[in-house]
Amino acid sequence: MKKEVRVRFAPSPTGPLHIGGVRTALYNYLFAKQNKGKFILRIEDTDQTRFVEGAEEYIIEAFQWLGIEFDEGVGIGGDFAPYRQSDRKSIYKKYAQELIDKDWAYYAFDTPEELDVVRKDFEAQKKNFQYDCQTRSNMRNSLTLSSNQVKELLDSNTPYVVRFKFPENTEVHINDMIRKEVIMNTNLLDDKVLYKSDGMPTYHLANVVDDHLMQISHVIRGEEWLPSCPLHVMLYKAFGWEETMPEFAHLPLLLKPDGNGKLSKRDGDRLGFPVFPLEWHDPKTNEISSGYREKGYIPKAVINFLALLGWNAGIEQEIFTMEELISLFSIEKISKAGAKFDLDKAKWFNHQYIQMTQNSELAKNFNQTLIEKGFNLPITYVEEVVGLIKERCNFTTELWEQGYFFFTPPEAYDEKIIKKRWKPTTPNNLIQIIELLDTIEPFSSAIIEEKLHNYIEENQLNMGDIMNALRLCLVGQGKGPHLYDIISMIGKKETIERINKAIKIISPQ
RNA sequence: GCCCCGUUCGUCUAGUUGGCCUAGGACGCAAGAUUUUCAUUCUUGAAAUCAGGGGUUCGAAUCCCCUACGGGGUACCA
Repeated sequence: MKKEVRVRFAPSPTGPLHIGGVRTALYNYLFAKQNKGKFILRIEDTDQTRFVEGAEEYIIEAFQWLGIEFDEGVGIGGDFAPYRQSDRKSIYKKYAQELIDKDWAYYAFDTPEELDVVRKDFEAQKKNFQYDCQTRSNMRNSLTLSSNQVKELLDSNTPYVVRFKFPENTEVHINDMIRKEVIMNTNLLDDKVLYKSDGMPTYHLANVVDDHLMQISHVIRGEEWLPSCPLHVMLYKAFGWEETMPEFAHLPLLLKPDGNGKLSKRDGDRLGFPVFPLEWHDPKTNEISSGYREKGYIPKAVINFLALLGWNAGIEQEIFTMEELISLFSIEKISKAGAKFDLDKAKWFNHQYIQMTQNSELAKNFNQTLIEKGFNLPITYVEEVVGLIKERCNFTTELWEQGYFFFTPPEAYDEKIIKKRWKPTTPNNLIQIIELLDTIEPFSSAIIEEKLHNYIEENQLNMGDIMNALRLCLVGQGKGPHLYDIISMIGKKETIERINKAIKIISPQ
C-alpha cells in the first residue's frame, strides 16, 4: 500500500517570504494536490534571536493572495498540532536525550568563546576547524570528561549543547529525487549541534523529529539543505525511523538576473522588481520592500511564471492553470541547475494574464484607485474603459496611466506631438470638427468615425494631422486606444470642451 | 581551503532508454505588415560547433574521465 503523501512548507519567520520560498511552497503544493495528499504549514522559529514581528502573519497572507491553500498547519490546525516549533519546545528534549542514551550524541560544554579561540588558532595555521570525529577528542564534552565530571557540570547547571556523534569513515547515501544518488563521507561532516544551550533544538533536530511525528512523506526544499542532508539521514537511522524516512528532493536555487549568485532582497531594490509577494514594512529598520501584489501582478501569473522557473512539463505550452500544473507536475522534471530570474518574462506572463482576466474583475480593483482619486463613476463605465485599455497594460497598476483621459482632461500636452502635428491651420480645422461633432447623433464610435472620415476626405485634409491633433486635445499625448472610442465614451460635451481648451492653451490668440 | 551540486541561444528551457538534432519552443532583440497615435496582434529573421579537452561507439547534447567556470555548504541561522 502506498503511504499518504504529506509534504510541508517550513519557513522561519525572520522576515518577509522570499520569492524562492514561494516557489518551494508551490512545488510542494502541486505535488501534494497531484497525489491527493496534504500540504502543511509549519513555522520553524527555533532561533528566538531572529524572530521578526509580523513575519508569520505576512507568510499566511502571502499564500492567501497567491491562492495556495494549506490543509494543516499554523492558522489552520490539524491532527498534528501544534505546528509552530516554539510551541513544540517541550517535545524535543527527550529526543536529544534518546540520542545521548543511544550514544548517537553527546554533551558539549565548550563555550562559544572557547570555540572562537580554537577557530582562530586553526585559521592562524591556515587550517579550518571543524568539530568532528577528529577533533572532538580534544574538546570539553561527555566523550572526553569522566561521567562524574559530566554529572557535576550538569547538576551545577553549566550551559551545554548536544552534538550529533558522526561515526567515523562511513559513507552516507542520499537518494535525491532530482539528483539521484549523492554520497558523502562522515569524516568530512561536522558534529552539528542538535540542541542549543537555550533549551531549543536546532533546525536539524526539530526538522527530523517533526517530519517524523507529522508523518511527512516527502521533503521538498532548497538546494542549500543538500550538504546537511547526510546528517538528517543519519538522524533517521539513529532514531530507528529509517522505514518511514521521507524521500528528499533538493530544488535548484533562484539566481539573480544579472551575474550570478542567489537572488537576494538587495537585487530587487537594485533592479526594480519585487523579491517578495507582498509589500513588507520592516518593523525594525522601517525599510519598505516592494511586493508583487502592490506592483500590479496577477497572482495566477506569478504562480505560472514561478512554476516554469526550474520546471518544465516538456511540452510547448507555457500558460497553465493551477489545475493543469497540478496534473502535469513531476519532481523528476525539475531541472538541476539554478535559474536566473527573468524580469521580462515575468512581465510578459502578467500581460497575458491581464488579457485573460474578466473586465469586471479588473474594474473592481481599478475602481478602488479611481475612488481614491475622487472619481465616482458607474462600474459599467469603468468596465468598458478597462476593456479598451487592458491590452496595453503589463501591470494592473498601469490602468490609470493608460486610461486617465477617460476620467479627466489632460493636464499637459506633449511638446513633441505639438511640434510634429500642430500646424498653423490646426485650430481652424478643429473648430470645424467641433461643429461637425455637434451634429452627430447618435454619438457612437462607428458613426463618429464614418462622419469624421468623410469630412476629412471631402475637405482634402491630412488625416494624420487632424487625428493626431484631436488625440492631443483629448489625451494630451500620442497614445491610447481608438480615438472614436474615446470620443464616444467621454461624450460630446466633454470632447468639445477639451478641444476648445487645447486650442486656447496651445495656440493662444 | 575542504565537501557537495551544477554547466544546451542574452534569459527560461525541450532534448530524458545514444541515431528522426542540418539542436525545437518561449521571453527579449531586429526587420516588415496592420494602425490616426502608443501599445497590442501577425509574419520573418539573427541568436547555442550543446563550457573546454580526452575517450567509449558505426554513430554522443545524450555514457565515462579530466580541466575550467558557476553555485551551495562549511554557526549554539534557518
